[in-house]
Parts: sequence; C-alpha cells; structure tokens
Amino acid sequence: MATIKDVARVAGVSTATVSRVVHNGGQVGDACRARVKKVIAELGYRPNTNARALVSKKSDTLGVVTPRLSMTFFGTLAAGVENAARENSYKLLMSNSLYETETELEAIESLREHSCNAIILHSEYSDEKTLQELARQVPGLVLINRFLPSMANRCVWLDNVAGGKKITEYLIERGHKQFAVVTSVYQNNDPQSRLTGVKEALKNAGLKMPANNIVESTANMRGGEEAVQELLKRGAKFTAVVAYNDLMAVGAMNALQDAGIRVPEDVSVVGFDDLYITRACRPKLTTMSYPIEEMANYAAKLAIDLSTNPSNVQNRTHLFMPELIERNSVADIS
Amino acid sequence: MATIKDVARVAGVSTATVSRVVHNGGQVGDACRARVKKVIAELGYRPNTNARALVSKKSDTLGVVTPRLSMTFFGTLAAGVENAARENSYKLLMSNSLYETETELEAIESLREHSCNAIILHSEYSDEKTLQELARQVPGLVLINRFLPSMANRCVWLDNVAGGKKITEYLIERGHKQFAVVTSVYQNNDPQSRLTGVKEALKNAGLKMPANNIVESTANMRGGEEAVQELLKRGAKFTAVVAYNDLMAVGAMNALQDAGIRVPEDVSVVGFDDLYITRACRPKLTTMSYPIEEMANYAAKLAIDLSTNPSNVQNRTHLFMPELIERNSVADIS
DNA sequence: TTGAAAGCGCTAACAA
DNA sequence: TTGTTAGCGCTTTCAA
Repeated sequence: MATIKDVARVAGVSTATVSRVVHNGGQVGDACRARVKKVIAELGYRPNTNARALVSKKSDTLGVVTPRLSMTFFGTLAAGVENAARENSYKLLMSNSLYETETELEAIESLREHSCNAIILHSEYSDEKTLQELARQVPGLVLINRFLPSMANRCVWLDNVAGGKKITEYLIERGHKQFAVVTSVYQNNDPQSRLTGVKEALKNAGLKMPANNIVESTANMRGGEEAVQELLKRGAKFTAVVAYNDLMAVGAMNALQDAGIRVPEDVSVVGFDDLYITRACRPKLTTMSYPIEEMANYAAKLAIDLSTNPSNVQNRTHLFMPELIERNSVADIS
Repeated sequence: MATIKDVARVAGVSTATVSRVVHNGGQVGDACRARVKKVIAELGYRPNTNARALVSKKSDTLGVVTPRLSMTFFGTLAAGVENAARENSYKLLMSNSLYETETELEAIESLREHSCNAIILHSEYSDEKTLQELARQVPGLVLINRFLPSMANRCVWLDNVAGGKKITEYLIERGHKQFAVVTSVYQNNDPQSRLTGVKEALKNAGLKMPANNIVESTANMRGGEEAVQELLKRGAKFTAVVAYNDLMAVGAMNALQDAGIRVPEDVSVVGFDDLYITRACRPKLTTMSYPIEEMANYAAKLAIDLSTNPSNVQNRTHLFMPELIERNSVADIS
C-alpha cells in the first residue's frame, strides 16, 4: 500500500502538503493540489487509519456495545448506528456485553484503546456511579434505552410508561374491562415502566385488575405461553392480555389458541416492540412501535457530535415516543 | 491514559522491557517482571491499539462485511463471528454492503486501512476476478455463503442442493406426489441450488412437476403470499409447497389459510433457514436448518488462522450441511 | 503557499 | 536479561 511518503515523492512535494490536500485544507496552491490529487489517484493511496488515530487521538470510529447482536432488536439497533456511521464516514466497532457488567466494562475499555471516542452503550446492569464516571472521561458516550437522571442529556430512551398507557387506553376504548398482564423479570426497568403505564390507564378509567391477573415470566415466546397457561390455571377472567413484548404476546396467543380460545374473538392480545414477527403470526399482532433503528441513528449522531464538540451537550434529554400499530389481534367488545 | 513510557519510568526500566512483559515474552527477569506488572496495574495502563497496529501492521481486528445487519440472518452471522473474535481477543469491525458492489469494495478497502487482515465477506455481487485479486492481497479473507471454485479453500458455505433434495425426499416419504415450488429472484445462487435439489429428488422418485407449479417472487413474506395467490389463480394442483426460505413459507401459509385451505391438512408447507419465526407461525414450520452462527464462527476462526499463518491454507473447501427440522406444517397423506 | 522536523505510542533488531 | 535506537505513517507547529 502506498504511503504518504510515496505520494510526496512522486508528486515532488512534502508530506505536509499531501496531508493538507487529503484534508482539503485551504492552504495549497491550485496547481500543486491538482498534481497531488492526480498522484493519489494513480497510486491508489489511502491514509493509514492507525497512524492517523495515533497522532490525532481520534479514530473516526463509532463503538457500539449491546448485550447480544444475534437478537433482532440489537441487530436493528446496530443497523441504525451503522447508517449514521456511514453518513459521517465513521467505521463501526461492535462488542457484545452478554448481559454482564464485566464484559460490558471490558468492551468499553477496549473501545477506548482504539481511540474510539464516540460510543453507544446499551447497558442494563452497570451501576449509575460507574457510568457517570465513564461519561465524564468519554464525552462522546451516549446511553441508549436507559434513563439515568444524573446524566439525562446523554440518554436516548423510550417512554415506556406512555407506551403501556396508550395501548391500554386503546383496549379500553374498544370496550375491554377485564385485563391480564403478562410481564417479565427482565433485567432493566422496562417491564416495570410499561406495567406502570397500564395501571395508570386502568385507574383513569376506573377499572380494577386483580393481582391474580398479573403473571411474570421470561421475556420470550416460551415465557408468554407459560404465563397464559398459568393465568388459565388460576381461572383468571379477562378479555384482553397486555404482554410485555411481542415475543411474549405471540407465545400468549399460541397458548390461548391451544386452549381453544380464539384470538381476538374471545380474547384480545397486544404486544410491544413491533418486531417483524408481528406480521408473521396469526392474527397479526397489534402492538406499540419501538423505533429503535431511528433512535440508534439519533444516538449515533449525538455521540459523534459530542465527541467532536463536547460543549454541545445541551441541558435536555432525548426521549422517543412509541406509537400504536393496529393490526388484527384486538376485537371490539361492546 | 498512561503510556508505555509512564510505566517504564515508574518501574525504572526501559519501554522495551515493558513491552516484553505485556507480551509475555519470556526474556524478562522474575523480579523485574513482577515490578512492571505491579506498575501496570497501578497506573491502569493499557497499550494503545493504534500505535501497536501501526508498527506491527496488524490490528487484532476482525472485519465483517454483510449486506444488512438489521436482518436477523446477518445479525446471527455477526454474532457467530463476534464469538470467535472475543475468544481470540479480537475486536469486530462491521460494515453493511447494502447489496452493492461498490459499497462492498469500499468497505473492504476501509477495513484494510485499519490493518484489519482477517475479513469475513458475505458477498453476493462482486465478480470472481475481483474477489480472487482481493484474496491474493488479503490472506485472511474468507468468503461466507458463496462458493467460488477458483478459491474453494477460502469459502465457507452451505450445501443448498443437498438441502433442497433432503426436504423434498422427506415430503415424498410422507406420500406427497404433487409439488409446487415458491422460489425467488434473489441475487445469489441459493434459490437455483435449492431448486436443483428439489428437482433431483423428484426425478429420483419418478415424479413430475409441471413448470406451471413453479412461481418466482421476492424472498420475503409478501413474496410468499403473492406466489401462492398466483399458484391458486393458475389452478395449479399440489399437496405440498416447497418455499425458498422461511419468510416465503410463512407468507405462503398465510395466503393458503386466507384462501380457506388448511395447513397442513390440505396442503403441507416447508421452508429453509430455521429462523426464529418458524416457531412463531401457526402451524410451526418444518424447515431445513441453516447453521449460520456456527458457520460464521468457523469462518472467523479460519480467517484469523489464515491471517496469522497464510501457509495454513489447505487444499479443501469448508462445506456445511443443512438438517431437517421437523415441526407441524407437514401432513402424511397415504 | 510550502517544507522541515518533531513526535504520537509502540515494537523489534541490535548491542551490551 | 535488559537497554538503546530506529522507525511505523501520519499531523502539525514553526519557519521560510
């Protein structure tokens, strides 16, 4: 691979001039610039990223840490980041944290060794103190899907409470009065927040939900199935089930149907996230959107901005709203 | 961040010694080694990756180029690579090629600028010549999901012909005689290969399939639906439909059911890939596994090995076999 | 407008 | 066993 020296030699200029041309620095004569550009093209010269990062202490690289890339949700997140990265000619450095604080911290350290100073972190575990300290050291660190009041302006997150509330109100409008909730023991606050939203909506409408009608399980299809089986075993009465996410909702629908209960004729089911799967199941699932790709894109731009220009931190947080996606898993009962 | 010089100064040794300790090079006295290690820990020293890459011309970074990270399939691929990367203390550099040759080539160039000499490439478009030349220049380049005879030993791929054949034989064993195929106009050879397998199995069993019973469409759910609608419009007769992939199969099932045709009682449906979705749809889909995570893991190890030790290229290719996954979308008709 | 030169943090040949 | 030294390819200040 041609180096800057090769270009300088062939073009008969100094390496400093080549560097200026590469960076579109204004201070180069037209003739000279043209000549250098020509040589660059001829030699197929491309600057060595590592050398550049070494001296400039930044690498035009965006680091992303998520729990597990193989999960659709995080793949989509990564895609959103990738998009923003490409638009800004940044590269993408990825790590899985595997839901472990230690791996997560290690990943971030390793990112820093790469002079990667724009970082998107989907952290579930690490405590607030650690994160605050990290944020202080890395101005381009942005948290996604988590809200920490002490660093609100570095958080890009979704209003889960509003989401839970909205979809419950939708169900109430359609005449539902007896609810069941299939929630999860997930590591972060999301299940709790969504449940809070559900309860708020119920309360506002003067509706009661027996504690018996809330079941906790793992946040996947199997968990949704088991939760409904438990509900049925308990003899709970309900015409609508609000699931923590789409995966659990699909599991719930399957368990319902297996028990000879029709969806949505007998019982309506709603999810949350709007994964691809919502269009594959039958009936198609009514759910709340989680614009994670858009959010990730936004977070990436924010991270790049902050890493370039730390003083741009504004005194505000970055909150996204989920939206209702109507499909066929909810029936009117009037 | 502490540098190697800081460590050397505090420990009262030269930077060369520190470097040796960091690399576990044997040639250091025990006392000296212990002292240096202590200082490293105290200072929280971590070697700068860029400086290291600059001088050693390698970066302990694994590059991955796939069409689009947000698609489950590629997310899973990336996860397999990530796993191998972590095990070898490699970092992961990701790029989307967006199904475009130019972006793909650009991504690879950019990877090389990073001194990233182990590369996993899922390429659909780039022509053989280009790829061959690339492979010559980058000993650690491995192709995944594509077979190029001229560089067979650098290809990690799946036997799609065998897959198509196997699942068709399974259907034949269950008494099916009238087949329909929902295939795709996908950019690579996979649809063609799978179709070849289907035809082989049919031929071996002395079965005929009218040309009318093969419909081509896009490789997603919508495509599967449309294909079945077309089949129905043509008045094609069949008891089994073999879809190019799971997405099309789910679409096919939906279209069938919408038309009042029961799956699998009236018509059996099979897919390919074994995506998560196969467990969400009703009935659960019988399909062929595509062990992409395992393959990606293997490919990553191969790439790392070859980049470290180019002479390890063996005169063989790396072929994986799909396996039948029995679920509930196929009925016996006897 | 252009060039000379120092140095980013590290590795590795060579010397001691 | 340990240190000295010369770069790796690039940016950037300072001087011309």
